[in-house]
Amino acid sequence: MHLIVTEKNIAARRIAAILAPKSPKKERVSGVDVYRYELGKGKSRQETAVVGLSGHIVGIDFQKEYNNWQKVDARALIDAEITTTPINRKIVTALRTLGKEADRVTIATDYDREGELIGVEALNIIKKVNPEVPFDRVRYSAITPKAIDAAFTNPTSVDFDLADAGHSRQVIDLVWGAALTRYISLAAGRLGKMFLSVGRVQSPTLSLVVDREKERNIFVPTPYWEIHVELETKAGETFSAQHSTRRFLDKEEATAVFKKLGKKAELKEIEKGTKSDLPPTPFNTTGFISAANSIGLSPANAMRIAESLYTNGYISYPRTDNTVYPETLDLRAQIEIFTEGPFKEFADALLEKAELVPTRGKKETTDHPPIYPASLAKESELKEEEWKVYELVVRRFFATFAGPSTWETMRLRLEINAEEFRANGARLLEPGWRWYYPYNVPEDRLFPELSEGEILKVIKKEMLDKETQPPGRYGQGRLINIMEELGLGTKATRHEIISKLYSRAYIHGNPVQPTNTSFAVVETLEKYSPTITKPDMTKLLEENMDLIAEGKIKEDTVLEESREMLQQVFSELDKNRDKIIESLQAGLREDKIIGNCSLCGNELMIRRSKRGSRFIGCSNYPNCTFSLPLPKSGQIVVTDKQCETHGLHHIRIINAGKRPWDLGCPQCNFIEWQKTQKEKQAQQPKKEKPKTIKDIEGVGKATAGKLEEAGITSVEALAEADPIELAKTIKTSVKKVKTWQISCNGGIVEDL
DNA sequence: GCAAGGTC
Repeated sequence: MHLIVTEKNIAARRIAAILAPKSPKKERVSGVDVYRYELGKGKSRQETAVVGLSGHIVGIDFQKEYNNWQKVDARALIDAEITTTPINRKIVTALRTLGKEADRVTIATDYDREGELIGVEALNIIKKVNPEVPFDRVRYSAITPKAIDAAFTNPTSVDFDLADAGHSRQVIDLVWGAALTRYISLAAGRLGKMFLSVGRVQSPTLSLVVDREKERNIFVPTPYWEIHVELETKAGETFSAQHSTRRFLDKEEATAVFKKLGKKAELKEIEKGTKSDLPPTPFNTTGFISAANSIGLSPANAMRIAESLYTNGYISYPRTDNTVYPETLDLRAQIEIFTEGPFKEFADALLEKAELVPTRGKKETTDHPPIYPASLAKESELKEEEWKVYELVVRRFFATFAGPSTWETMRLRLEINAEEFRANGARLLEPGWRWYYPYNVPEDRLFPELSEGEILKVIKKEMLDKETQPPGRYGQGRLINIMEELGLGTKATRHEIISKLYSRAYIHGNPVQPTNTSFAVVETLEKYSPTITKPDMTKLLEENMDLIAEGKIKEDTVLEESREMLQQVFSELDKNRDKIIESLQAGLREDKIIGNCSLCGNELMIRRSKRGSRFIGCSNYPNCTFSLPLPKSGQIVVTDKQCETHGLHHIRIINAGKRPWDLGCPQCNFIEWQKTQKEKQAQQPKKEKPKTIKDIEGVGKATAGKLEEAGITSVEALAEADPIELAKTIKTSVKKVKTWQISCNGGIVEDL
């Protein structure tokens, strides 16, 4: 049997359909889809089975003994043995079963570095059960009959050097990431769910966000002034113009000019011109994400939707770097799909063209074609956001074949008492591609009918006080674009890296804002392990991977060098351990400050009770016992937004895989909660106030005895006792005492 | 419980 292995199930299904003389039979081998067909007859009969993987089916990790963060020193991970283990048991089992049967294997994974490694991983599993089996490799850039037939008639050989290059990346990422994550987390005392992660891609990305925030913090705004006038023609039409000194840095100068302005403006010059903007290039993942982001979808959401459109056959594969349609793609046929349905008029218009010449982007790769619509969808069969994304992909695809959009521009030069004013206008002449792709269209700025030398009436003049703004925070789409420019991450991982920074509570909000913890982590790493915070680490890695792929250097040599570098980093870290602990913990402390206590004015902080539950407490404790509750689970992020009533910072709760919960001001939130509790109680029949201590729910004989020893003999005395002191004296929890006190009060929760 | 890269 001839076994063909692809990177994913969908590729297996489509390749089998192309190669099989009649439709292939779908079978299941240990729960995995396998497509079988036969070529030829009699003696020359050749059975074929095509199976799809699910990306990497094995992964690398340290051995179990290294799992204990407290017992195993971070540095020990650098030279620890690394093992390869299955991460997808079902597929590994299926490969073993099929591998035994095979008399020939063809690796048909994606045509890129990771694809080569994934293919070798599969090959290694097959060779364990069938060591002598011959194998080859096919490379294709699109799954079309033409491309697949061509690839399979000219198979090549597996590139083990390229796979080694990919493997070196895995090892370096694991060793650096795991060792530094463990070191920083231990130094900060953040273990368990709260660990502080470090990585080749995430740390430089986080550092971009932190650097931008630092620029904003040191930014000193400079005041400036603008002068605008509103003008009126004889016919009574109005438009506005601005002084040709756009920004006056000197207020006196601006005021002098402003005072000079009279009631008449002379139109000195009208300059007409045309400009055109070129149609956009085909969508790759980054281009798609940023377009989706500009219509209000987060990168993670846009990718999730694209993924589902792809699995349902509406759009092509959404993870691609390519911005050039491959020759094998029949573009005309793809447009003809839309000659019915809601995009009919657009498709018809394109098909009228004698020649379809698409735009080309800068990146041309072999892995997959750019994203294009694969089939016709009905609006009714998609969810609202899915339709939004689908329509975006369809319109973008159309736009890449359309002509430029042209504008008529008009620039006016005016004079008011010898002061020069200017006004710019533009009118869309020919919509071109913008008709197909009507997103983010600049508006027409039109002037009334005007002629040179015309005198206009100044009906309003104003001088505006303004100040220069700090550089803006990055939006998620912008961040993904910068990551691509810097070579950080891949098309499939960039949005995941950003999601990771959110779920680790390193960043919050949109545009993206770092927490104080991030400042502390980035500063520590920049000082003692600068390599990991810079895109250069990825660049160096890419260079080394190229050398490995070209056979100029061995993988082991690269790994050895990398480990040596990390040893040096750890020497620095160990030398400065005390300083690192101090600065990390100072940063972490700042993220715990909520504001000032309304009772005593000291700092309110996020604290932990002895039993581990979190609450907001006063730093003046035990002198001040003010406290507010916090949710049991989720990461707590203190945002920079403050409550107008209480002055406390708003709080956001982050749970992995869930939407963040904006709790708002913790004091307002608690007051609200009390209100609803009271309403609930009001609806319930009121409980009678207990008469003696023993009547209180949860107080037995033994407790009553202890309370008596502590001098509490009546219900009233218990209600008024200090819960913290009392809890200490009778050795119970504060929470218990407080519930008794609520019972003393007939079940009513006291106000703050 | 640690990374980043595949895929779903």
